[in-house]
Formats: sequence, structure tokens, C-alpha cells
Amino acid sequence: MRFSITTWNINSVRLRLPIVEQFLVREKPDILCLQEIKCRAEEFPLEPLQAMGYEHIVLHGQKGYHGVAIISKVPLSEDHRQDYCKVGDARHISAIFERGGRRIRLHNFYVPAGGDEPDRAINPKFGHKLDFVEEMKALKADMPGVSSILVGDLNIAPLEHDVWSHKQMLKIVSHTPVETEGLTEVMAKGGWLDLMRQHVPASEKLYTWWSYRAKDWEAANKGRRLDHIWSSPELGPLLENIEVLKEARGWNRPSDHVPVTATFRM
DNA sequence: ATGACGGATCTAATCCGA
Repeated sequence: MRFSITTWNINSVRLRLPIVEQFLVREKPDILCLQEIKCRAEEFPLEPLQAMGYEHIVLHGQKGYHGVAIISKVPLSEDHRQDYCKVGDARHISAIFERGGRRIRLHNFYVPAGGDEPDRAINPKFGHKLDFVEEMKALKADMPGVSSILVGDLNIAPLEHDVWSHKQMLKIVSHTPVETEGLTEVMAKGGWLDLMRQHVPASEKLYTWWSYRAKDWEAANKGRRLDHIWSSPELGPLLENIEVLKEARGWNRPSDHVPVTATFRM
């Protein structure tokens, strides 16, 4: 039996419902985690997604900005929303599902982008991002009786080949040493596995985001791996595949992020 | 690394993304 989970920063779920439906019809993941839904809970398009068999939906909505949702074919329970940095942003939701005799808590994150200037003394958004990452260090993958999966737009490309040019990106927010070291520490302290890099060697370029601002995103190919799928160690051996659906960047009215799907044997 | 794009909102021009 296979089980698949997708993460996708959708940049407005209401505007992009047609491509969400297209994706679900084609790829049929068991669970889809969305970030930047950019709507209140009451504005979320529940009915069309439930009509497609995704009957179990939990979300953390917010007017106009941020917002995360878990859209699932399998029942979800014990949903929880954590207010990281206590600023009232909708940047996290988690819930438990059961599969193959396991209980698994799935966390869906939208980490702050951090603005332009990588200096917290002059850019409060960068400070917010660093504080958010600091708070994530307390999140443990290993919990008694429960496995863990963490997905989302973490807005940090941690490895050299997660960006098109390591050298030219070192002072650019998303790839500065204070961010990449922070994210590495979140993984180490929490005991998380990077499933994307378990499947694709760290020596290969791997991107999930291409800027809207390039004239030709595909020709320029100046991407970054900002979206991630992590798990607790015992799920590592169950990973069968990682698919980064690059073609979705070329769909009609695309998000600047593409869907990333992990498939497990369980 | 600089693009100069794209979304939501006081439906106009501004903030935000990364």
C-alpha cells in the first residue's frame, strides 16, 4: 500500500482553485498541505474539495495573508494551531492521521519570508523570521507513540545546491548562513530527516520555487528549494519517492512554488 | 543578484512576497 503527501505554496487558494483541482485529479495524493491560502476560514473553498473525495479539511485562515490548510482523504484528528512568535499570524497547523497501524502527526508550516535586508537591526521582518526558526527548535520529531511528518514553505534553502548560485546567494535572504545554520539546528535538535535530500543527492540541484519576476523562469532557472518534507527517523525507510512537479510552474496563472509529493510504502 | 511580476485590499495605489 502506498500513501502520499503533497506540500504546495498556492499563493491564494481562491484564485488557484482550478489548478488545485487539476493537480488532485491527476496526482491523487492522500493528503495535500497548502500554504498562503490568503483567506479567512469561512472563505476557504471547502465544498469543491470535499466533493472530490477530500472530505477531511482543517485550516488556519487569516484575511489576505498567510494561512495554511490540510486537505485529506483520510480522517484527521487533534488539529492544533500554534501561534509562533505570538503575533497572531496563521502560519502553522497540525493534525493526526492513522496509517498502517501508526499514528502520525503532520505539521504544515509557512515560515516568514524575512524581507530584503538580512540584518535584524534594520529589518524587523528578518528578526521575526529568525525568532520563528528559533522557536521551531523546540519541535521534536520523536514523540511517544506518534510518528511525525513536517512539511511546508520554510522559506530557507539550506544546502549549497538548493540555490542556483551558492556564492551569489550568501547575502540574500533565504540562503544566509544565519538562516541555513538555524534550519540545520531545527533539524538536528528535533531529530528530523530531510526526506527530499534522502531521495535526491545533495550534489544535485533541486528547486521548488522560481521567481515571478524573471522574464523567462525556465530559461533563467534561478530557483531555490524553499519547500520541504521532513519526518521522524522511523519513517525514512518507508519513503518510496519524492516528486517535484516542475511543470506546474508553467501552468495557467501558476503559483511561484510547485507541488512536492512524498510517497511512502505503508 | 537584480529583476520589475503577481496577489489582496479602503477598487487605487499600496503593502507584501523571497
